[in-house]
Amino acid sequence: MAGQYSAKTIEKKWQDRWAKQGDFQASDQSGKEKCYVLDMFPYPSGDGLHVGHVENYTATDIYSRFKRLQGFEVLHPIGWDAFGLPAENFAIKTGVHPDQKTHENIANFTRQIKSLGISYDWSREIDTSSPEYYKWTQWLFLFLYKNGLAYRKQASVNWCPSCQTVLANEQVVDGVCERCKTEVVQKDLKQWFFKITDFIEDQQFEGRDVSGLISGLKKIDWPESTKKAQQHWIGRSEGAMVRFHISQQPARIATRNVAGGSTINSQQKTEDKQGQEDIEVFTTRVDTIFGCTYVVVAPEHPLVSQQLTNNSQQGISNKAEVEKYLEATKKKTELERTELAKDKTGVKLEGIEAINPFTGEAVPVFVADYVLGNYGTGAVMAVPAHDERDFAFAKKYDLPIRISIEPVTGTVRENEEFRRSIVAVVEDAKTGKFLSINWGEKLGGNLFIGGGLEEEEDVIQAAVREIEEETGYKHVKLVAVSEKIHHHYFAASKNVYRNIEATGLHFRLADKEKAEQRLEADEHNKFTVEWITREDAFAKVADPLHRYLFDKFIQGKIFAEDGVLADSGAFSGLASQAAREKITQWLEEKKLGEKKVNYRLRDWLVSRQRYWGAPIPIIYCDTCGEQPVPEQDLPVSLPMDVDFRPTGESPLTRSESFHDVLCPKCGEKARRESDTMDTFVCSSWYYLRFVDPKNTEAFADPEKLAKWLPVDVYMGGAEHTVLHLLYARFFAKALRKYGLIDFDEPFMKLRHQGMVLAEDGRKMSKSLGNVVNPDDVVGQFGADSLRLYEMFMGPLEDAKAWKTDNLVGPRRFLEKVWRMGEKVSQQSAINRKQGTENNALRTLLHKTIQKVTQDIEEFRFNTAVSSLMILVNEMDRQAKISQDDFETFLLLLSPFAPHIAEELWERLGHAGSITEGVWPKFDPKLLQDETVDIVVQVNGKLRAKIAVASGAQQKDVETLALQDEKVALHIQGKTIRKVIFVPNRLMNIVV
RNA sequence: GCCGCUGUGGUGGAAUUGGUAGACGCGCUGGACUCAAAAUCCAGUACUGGCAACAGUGUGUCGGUUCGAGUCCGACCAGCGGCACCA
Repeated sequence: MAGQYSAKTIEKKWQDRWAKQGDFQASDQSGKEKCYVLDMFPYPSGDGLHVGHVENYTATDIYSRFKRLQGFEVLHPIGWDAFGLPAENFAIKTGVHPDQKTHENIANFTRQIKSLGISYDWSREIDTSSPEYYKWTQWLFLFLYKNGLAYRKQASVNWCPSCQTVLANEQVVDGVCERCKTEVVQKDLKQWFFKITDFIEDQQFEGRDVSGLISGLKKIDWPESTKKAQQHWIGRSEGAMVRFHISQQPARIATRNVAGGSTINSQQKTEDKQGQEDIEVFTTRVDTIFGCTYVVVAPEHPLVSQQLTNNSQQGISNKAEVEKYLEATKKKTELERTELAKDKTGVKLEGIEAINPFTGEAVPVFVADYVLGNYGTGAVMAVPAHDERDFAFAKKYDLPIRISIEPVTGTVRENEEFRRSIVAVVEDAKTGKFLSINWGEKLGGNLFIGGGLEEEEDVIQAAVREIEEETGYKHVKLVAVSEKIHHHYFAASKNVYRNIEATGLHFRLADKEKAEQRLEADEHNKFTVEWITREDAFAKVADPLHRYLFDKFIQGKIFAEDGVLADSGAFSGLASQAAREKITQWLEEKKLGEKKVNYRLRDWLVSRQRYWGAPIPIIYCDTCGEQPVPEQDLPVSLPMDVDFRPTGESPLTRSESFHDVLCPKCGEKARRESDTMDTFVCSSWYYLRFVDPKNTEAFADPEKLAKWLPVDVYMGGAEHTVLHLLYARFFAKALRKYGLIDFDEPFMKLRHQGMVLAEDGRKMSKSLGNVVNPDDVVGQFGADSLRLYEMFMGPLEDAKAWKTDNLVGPRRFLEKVWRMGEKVSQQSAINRKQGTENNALRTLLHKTIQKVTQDIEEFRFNTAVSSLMILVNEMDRQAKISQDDFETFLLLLSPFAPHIAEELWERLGHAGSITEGVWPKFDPKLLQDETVDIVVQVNGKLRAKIAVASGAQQKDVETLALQDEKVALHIQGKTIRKVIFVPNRLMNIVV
């Protein structure tokens, strides 16, 4: 045989032959063990296949081909996520119907994928935009509806003014539409939702266990980052719900003498309650409740509208102002609400107050849009000292800041008297300008001021001088000494410590008397000292001082971690964790609140006011109300002759034949739901359809579902970390709950391929003109080279920059393989059928089998390719190449470069396809080299390498090592203290 | 801010999980073949000093553990990705 390696010719030849033999059809009847290998099916965009797709599809194709050779019945299907906005937008621009455009794109994708030699089972191809498919999407909608998992409600939703449709929360990125980057606004609409929140926690139903969206993550092999992202998206928070009574009394003086849980009785609270509603707040930090100085409700909170419509004498007195604020809030786009996060705005509800159930204190109530209406209760207790957002708001509106948690520091430990500290603030007596803060501890009746107990007397003098010199102030005044203040001070310890260290203003006094004496005696002293008791300090200077300290040092950063409670009545001294439990317990006893779990995850909004999607199978009748379309009437077909320009309502509204129907219940005139479903609904269950794509009686036959599912290996881009994967899991759990499938996690092993970037390291994009078209690469180098190159680029999950120049490596490798193939087939028949007699080569061959097998199993294709190259380089050095060995190599190569492997396999005389071959096995006995190089180190430094028989004993190696010149040189004149020996690897002589 | 990840030659990246740092590929240098070129093959290619043998240095920085650290621990620096007013 002769001829050069022509990728073009042989790739066409084998692709045709694979198609002729019926592709890689998975048999439902096979007795072999099954393996379901799935790619995230593509949206058939007009841009065609991306080299990133190629990486994804090649990886799973290698795995599929590998598993088939290992004797598995492999299901490796492909389909099209064909509904969606781009086709519709294209249609609006060009007038080409989405259906037509989509099918053109599918044809192009199919051609491109086939040109890569991906071993899909094309007989199972599905298209979510076909009525045969979306009939079952609609059926599943009805399934959810009938089980109370799909419902319709009026809701403030994300609206994209450009796409003219609603977006799911997940589709709003940084306040703009994920697709067109238009700022998203809020709009009130009646919309369909799926109750995904019903499946967050584990449940049992009719004897079936259904793992929740949280705990289910534990039993699947997914990237840790993806699991974390899902957990974060679900956002489970344990906390407490607390009821604050509303008082309609005019503002009162705060009463702090009731602080402490046990001192409040329900009697007293009844008196506080002035016959009005409660505000329920949710908090994860109920331990900070003694620091609550106001309450905030979201603009959407019912209390607000109730207060505005309330015509009685009581209630809020600044309705106009509040209404104005609500108006302004509504006009804000999502982006503005996000971007202006730091500048918090709000309005006080004048005339009402909330009663802190623990302090009995009446605190003001604000309405502010930094509180979300759709999370928790839509109301929060604000603790500015321990929450950054509350702090920012409090600073802006000049609200009191009260510390109720102290950090556990070196000097303040749990179980220790910690409220002994004092703080002193030093100002210039004349100007009142701040000079320094000093802190210390009061121990055994002695009063210390200073940075610690170690400072010597001269430190204070130095400090005083320093103040003088650095500031030029002549008169300095110690403004305040207060245990109370110290708490605030400690609350910001990290920052303040640094500050103190930086200024070096440390000094120390033994006690009050001594302190005064010393200050008097010190000629440098310019201080006047005012000693204040704790109570006085608090009463006189606490609040202004707190703010002063915060402004000076903390600059918006506050202590928001767990610590030890302070000034929290009976709970003082408890650690945060214990305090949360005790306080919650107290609330439950007094019926003022309870333990509560909240989630970030909201129900899934599936209505879309667009044309190119699956119609929602619901009919609205004036007499019978909302009616599901009877199953036998499915599918509700998408009409093809519709004006699909967006107007804000679904284009389907304008199709009378579609829109005007008879009520399935009473037969009177009724209207069809004109919204379509989010395309994510279609893609949430497609993996189920592949097991039985042509079924007209059910979404899939239960037996086939049982045979093939769950998916063993699933692969796709990391951009689907939350949306698609979460929705698909929800569908599986819902179907599992009602017994339609027998698993609750659909994808057992998930891997993401990294992004393939352009040569310039940026994202490939049309506008940058740096897109690499796989067609061009296949034309220039061939599909096998492209496949090999993409696998060889680096770890699958890493982002990698494309480099066309580097394709010559894999291409040269294949040419070398080709030449070896010629060499093997030209050898005399005698040489053909026997393994190599070269022991070293045989060991390498078996090592390669092992390495490639393991690497494919672990998706480490880059190192698998490299080990194939090493084997070829070594075989190429041989005068004669055993045909057996070469065939073994071809089998190893065939998943990576199937066309050339097939061609050479055939040329070596095989009648059948290499895909019918058997994956080689390695012999563990042959993995060990006969001789090994042992590294000899002296004190950990490499000094020699000696070749010894594999398995050599320490004694023998040591003898050889000591004979080595270089080793001898380095141990000369020294005594050997220790010898470390790692068999077959290393010897370290320590001298 | 929170979560996750990464940092190794000119370059993409290897390194059996604590045991020869730089496999394999690209590029580069020199050579063979050729009238010449392409292709192919051979040799070399971390840095510094040296003609060399060789010595020293070296995996973002600083420190630690160890006979031995790219790998483990601590602190920091730089970059990437995701989430972000979720109380």
